Amino acid sequence: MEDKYKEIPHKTIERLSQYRRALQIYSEKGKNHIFSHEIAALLHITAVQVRRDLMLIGYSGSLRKGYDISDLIMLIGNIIDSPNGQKVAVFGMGDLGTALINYFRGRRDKLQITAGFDISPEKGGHKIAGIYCYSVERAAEIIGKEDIRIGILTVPPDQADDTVRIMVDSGIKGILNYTPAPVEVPDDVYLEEYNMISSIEKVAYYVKEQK
Amino acid sequence: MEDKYKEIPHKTIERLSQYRRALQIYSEKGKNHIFSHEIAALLHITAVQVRRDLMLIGYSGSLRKGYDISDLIMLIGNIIDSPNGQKVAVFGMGDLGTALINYFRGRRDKLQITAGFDISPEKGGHKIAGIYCYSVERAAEIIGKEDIRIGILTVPPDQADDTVRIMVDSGIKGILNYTPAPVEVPDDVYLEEYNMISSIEKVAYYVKEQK
DNA sequence: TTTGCACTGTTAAATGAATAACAAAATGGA
DNA sequence: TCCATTTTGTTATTCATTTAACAGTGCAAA
Ligand SMILES: NC(=O)c1ccc[n+]([C@@H]2O[C@H](COP(=O)([O-])OP(=O)(O)OC[C@H]3O[C@@H](n4cnc5c(N)ncnc54)[C@H](O)[C@@H]3O)[C@@H](O)[C@H]2O)c1
Ligand SMILES: NC(=O)c1ccc[n+]([C@@H]2O[C@H](COP(=O)([O-])OP(=O)(O)OC[C@H]3O[C@@H](n4cnc5c(N)ncnc54)[C@H](O)[C@@H]3O)[C@@H](O)[C@H]2O)c1
Repeated sequence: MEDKYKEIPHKTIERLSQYRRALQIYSEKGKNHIFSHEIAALLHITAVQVRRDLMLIGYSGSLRKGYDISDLIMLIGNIIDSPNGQKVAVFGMGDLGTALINYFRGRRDKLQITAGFDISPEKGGHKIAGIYCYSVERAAEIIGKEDIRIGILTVPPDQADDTVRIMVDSGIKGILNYTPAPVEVPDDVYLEEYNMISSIEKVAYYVKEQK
Repeated sequence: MEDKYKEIPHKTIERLSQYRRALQIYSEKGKNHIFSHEIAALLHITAVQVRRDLMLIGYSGSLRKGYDISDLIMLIGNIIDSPNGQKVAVFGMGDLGTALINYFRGRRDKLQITAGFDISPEKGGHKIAGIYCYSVERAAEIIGKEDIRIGILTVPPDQADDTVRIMVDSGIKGILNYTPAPVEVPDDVYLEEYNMISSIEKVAYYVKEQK
């Protein structure tokens, strides 16, 4: 059963998350069912791709009505969520960290930002955007106590290396790095990096080429 | 010449942008040359991948010293930048929009955020984070006048559709959508979407699977 | 009832991307 | 001088992902 899910391609995992998001928005319009080509249109991919992905997770739609939206949302949840939820910590409670916390709030129930860490004394000890902000010195303590495994890195670039070390030593097993600095992690820590400059440079490149 | 570049794979374009960023950080340490395996280590990929990418853009390194960093930065610039630069507008000057502008400032010279648009009256008419903020009604006028082709979308999700329409009608040819709402664009507009929830769900999934 | 239609689910083929393999070149030391 | 070492540039191969093809199915309309 678990082994079956191991075979799900990385790209499919990414899309499943996107399907769910799109389905949630769609279901708020009062719809109960959706066809593969409708999902495809929302995400700008092909209907075949959608059906193939859903095949991989073993979900069958109704032939005439398409897919049951709430069933599908639930099934995607079974695959990508942890049954008991996972906790997330933010390192660096500046502009971006705060924006992310606000954005995140209320969107996912199995994934919760439960702690923030910052080096600045005036941020420590009280809540920012509803999240308690601790001094980084207490990282190991809090992360251990709360069993946090996932960390978001939004410190200044020159602090990235040191902060990652603290995160890893504290028990973090997955890091989402928003810093432009390349960082190092041990093999057993999953690292995902995002850089806005690369995204916009890609847009710029294809705009340029298109002319 | 231009046709040659057409063949560069999407993934390579993405990596070129990342190479440049890493190289810039690296060169600040006083280094002039770098080996493929050093670049690879920074980005957590293989040295072969790096060499293959550089082969595609026709850059040759020195056999014993590796690649000349400033030459390589320049060559990557020749490929992904526009010679005369490109201007970028931000739609939605809220928390995220402001954070992005601050982050962007001074990082790229061929790519400049030159205008912001917002619906809120108290934001219009003055500068936010150093960028002049206009009312959205003036989008077509300003974008036409300044010849802006690239737009970043950071309005609230329920405003995404309408705002994209305004952007497209104003002449925007490439959109980076930070909104969780799926949006529609004509064929001749390049659309790149980013959603932080998907990124973190991916991290969460692989953290879960790893245990 | 039967035919046509619009879907799904699945296998097969094609495309795209990453990796492996290796020849060629430069350097330093034996 | 020549050999061992190191690294590049490139072709060949493998692997991953997407797309195509198509059979099967339920429904609606004739
Ligand atoms: N990926 C993107 O698209 C993107 C966009 C904007 C910013 N960024 C990056 O995100 C990071 C944060 O950006 P920001 O605009 O929020 O900056 P910011 O200066 O507003 O916030 C940084 C925060 O980190 C705290 N901090 C500093 N050193 C620390 C340490 N050692 N440990 C813990 N906390 C520490 C500071 O007190 C501050 O609160 C920067 O690295 C920036 O380059 C990335
Ligand atoms: N992709 C991500 O990782 C990520 C992270 C955080 C937020 N977000 C999304 O980015 C968007 C902005 O987030 P935020 O935290 O900055 O929100 P925010 O409320 O701080 O900012 C929104 C801004 O848009 C302006 N606005 C509203 N309607 C507008 C319209 N029709 N035209 C122009 N401007 C308009 C508002 O006046 C406000 O200034 C939201 O959609 C949010 O969900 C995405």
